[in-house]
Amino acid sequence: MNVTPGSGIEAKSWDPLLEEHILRKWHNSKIYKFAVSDHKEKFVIDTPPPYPSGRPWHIGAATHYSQIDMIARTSRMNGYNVLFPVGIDRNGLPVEIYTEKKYKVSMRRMDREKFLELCAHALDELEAEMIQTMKALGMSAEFDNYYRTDSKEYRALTQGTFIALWKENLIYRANRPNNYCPECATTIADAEIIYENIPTKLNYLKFKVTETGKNIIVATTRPELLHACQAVIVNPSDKRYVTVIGMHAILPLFNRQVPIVGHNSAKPEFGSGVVMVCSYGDENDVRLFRELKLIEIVSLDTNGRTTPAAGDYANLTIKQARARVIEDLKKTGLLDKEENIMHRTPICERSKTPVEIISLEDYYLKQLAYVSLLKEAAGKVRFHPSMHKQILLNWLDSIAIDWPVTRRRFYGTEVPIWYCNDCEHPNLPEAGNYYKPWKEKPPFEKCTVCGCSEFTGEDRTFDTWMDSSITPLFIAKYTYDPLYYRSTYPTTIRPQGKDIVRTWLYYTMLRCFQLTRQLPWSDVWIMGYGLDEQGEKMSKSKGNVIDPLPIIQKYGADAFRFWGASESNLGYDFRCSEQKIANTKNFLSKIWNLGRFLSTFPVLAQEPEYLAATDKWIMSELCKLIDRCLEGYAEFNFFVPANSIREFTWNIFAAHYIEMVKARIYDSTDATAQISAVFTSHTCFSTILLLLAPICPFITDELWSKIYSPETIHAQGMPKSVNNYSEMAKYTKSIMEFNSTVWNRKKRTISQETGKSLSLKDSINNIDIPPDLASFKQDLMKMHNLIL
RNA sequence: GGAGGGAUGGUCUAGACUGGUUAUGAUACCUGCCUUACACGCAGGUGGUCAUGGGUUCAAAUCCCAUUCCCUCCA
Repeated sequence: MNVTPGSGIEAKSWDPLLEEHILRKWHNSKIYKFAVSDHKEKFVIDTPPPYPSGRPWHIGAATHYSQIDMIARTSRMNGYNVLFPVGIDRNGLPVEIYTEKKYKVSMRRMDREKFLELCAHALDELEAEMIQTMKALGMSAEFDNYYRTDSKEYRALTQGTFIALWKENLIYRANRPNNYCPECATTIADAEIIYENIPTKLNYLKFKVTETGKNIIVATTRPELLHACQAVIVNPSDKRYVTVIGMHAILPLFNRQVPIVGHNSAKPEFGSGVVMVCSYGDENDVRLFRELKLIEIVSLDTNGRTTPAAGDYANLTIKQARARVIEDLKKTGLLDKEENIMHRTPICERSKTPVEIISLEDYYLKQLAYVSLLKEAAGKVRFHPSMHKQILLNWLDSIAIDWPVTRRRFYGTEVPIWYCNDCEHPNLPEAGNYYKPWKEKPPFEKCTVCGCSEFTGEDRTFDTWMDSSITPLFIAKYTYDPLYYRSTYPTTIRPQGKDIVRTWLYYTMLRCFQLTRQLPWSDVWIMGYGLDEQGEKMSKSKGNVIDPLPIIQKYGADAFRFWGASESNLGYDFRCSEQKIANTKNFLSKIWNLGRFLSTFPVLAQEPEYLAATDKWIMSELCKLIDRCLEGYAEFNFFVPANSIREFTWNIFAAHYIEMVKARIYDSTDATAQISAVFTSHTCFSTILLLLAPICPFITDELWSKIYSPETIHAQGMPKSVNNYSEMAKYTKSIMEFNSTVWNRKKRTISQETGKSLSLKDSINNIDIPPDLASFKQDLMKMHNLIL
């Protein structure tokens, strides 16, 4: 057998520009195609469809998606038939706001159809950049038929699931307080509210306590809501008022009696320490009404005027009502005093009008009845890491109301209802098609209740979680392809960020459970946030957002992916620093140059009969590496293999092993010893490539194809650990210490010829090889050029 | 107000569940070196009261209690 070194790889370092070429190769050979008919066990990833809300895309998100790809690649190498879909979430409020800013338009002051077109256009642009980034990352997903949550098919499924739940009586109509801008005449989301400090008057009102006949003083900035007061609260620890808790107070002007309740949201130091609870002055009122089970009094109408409940003060604007109430309180001596204060006021982002909280009618999906069932089901789901299951359990415990699913927004899935013009009965179409009731005629002729044939279409849309909560159903072709559905649902794993456990994870469990009576996946994989270098969350307002695409283009996807894997421990937050990504390139160069060195030696088909002691030793260390990596991969914790591989490759394999066998591997005069070194080096290196393949798919495939096989590395299986030489691992410490000792001695020895430290290739004498390393003597002597 | 996570050399980080020699690795810094893969490298070195206080123990970065500070989410 001829193992004479030949010519190998020439390039002296890994060139990230090769990635583009490799991507094309993968694309053309379709190595990631999912075949539903394949007999192999299926592994279905419920990929999160990212939301294109503006640029740049978040570097933490890019890291997240690169790791989801590692899940896919790991599973393929573990022998699964992997379905790795990719979608884009395109419904909801952020794109509406983005579109209004970008095109300088107002959603409610223009044609709905035209506005929707603008939104779709904005989304197309943002989406293209997102897809480009995901492809550049090397994601092995199904880009050829990626889905969109605003497509006809997806929205038809969203509507279909709503219709199904409606038929099961899981949907009902109810009133619920909501943020409302009287100027814009619409509900607005929390995200559209800004807070400003506005000067206002704090009014001190006299309430008479029924039981004692004495007055208590209530401090309020909203005297115009007096008619909607249903309770008065004081802090239970406030000594001034402990005696009145449980008694009753009489509203001034209205002479209605309300209870006095102890509640720790009353701050003793603010105003008089006594607070009136009205429907609704602020968010705290909403909470108190719910918590104390108070009966709501509708105080304002949708025009921002007082309702008939205000009695003498009905049908006034907020300003007018406030002035009249104060005036009358002064007249009757029931106003104790007024104080000028600055008040943190929620105002509408667009009209700058103070936001009111008004009860509006919405559709609700029943969820309270499912909490205990879901808790039980959640116990069977494997969480990676297990600690994050707690976020879900805490959330399940705190669910207090059913889920309001309707929104007065435009860019979303339409609520598929037509109301009878005669009896107002809501009529729903059959599931299966995509309906737009705000602009289309209903697909039926007559009202099911009164037979009338005139209808008005519903103009609201769904909360976007109604769409995104059915991704496992959509990717499994639920109600559309029963065969495909049966072999892909329940899916295998839900990867997602820990920030949306309470929303996406929970809503998906709820909806899929309601529809299919089973949970949509067996595993949940939760990733932490990508923070900036100081450990702060990135946000556009802070200006610390890092755009991933230029970084990927500059350093390559493999460097980016390896950095992400080695930096983010499973489930924990991680910091993003360009410097660290840049440094990762050095490791890839290390790998490349090991490959360059080994590519000059032939790959042997069979394990030789004789292995030298040094070779047995590194094989035992290699097996330990395989074990550690497989443990990490079993949990999809890429932090473990990434750091283990770097540690082994750089600090053991390259630094010690390769140096020890270098003389032997070039020495053809002892073929047996040479073959042992060639075989072992290649075994180690090919194993390193395989173990690293899910994390760095580009460089490993390139080296694999140049050295080992024309068949892609991504079609190979994970290496198995067969530790025949486990007893050799005990020498590791001793070997490393001995090498270090020699290096140190050479460093400290000054050459008489040059007057400098000895070079590492210079010979040195008077160093004894420790007795326990006797079997490594030959290699150690040649490595250090020892003269005994 | 509630919940979760964290605090380890200048910076980042492993180790903590299962207590046990000299606390891991990266990076930065200093010194020397082109050595038949790699200067994107090699060798050597400086640098840590493991947040604070107390407890358990022969022994605590690790277990228990309290405190401080930071981050995130919910209300």
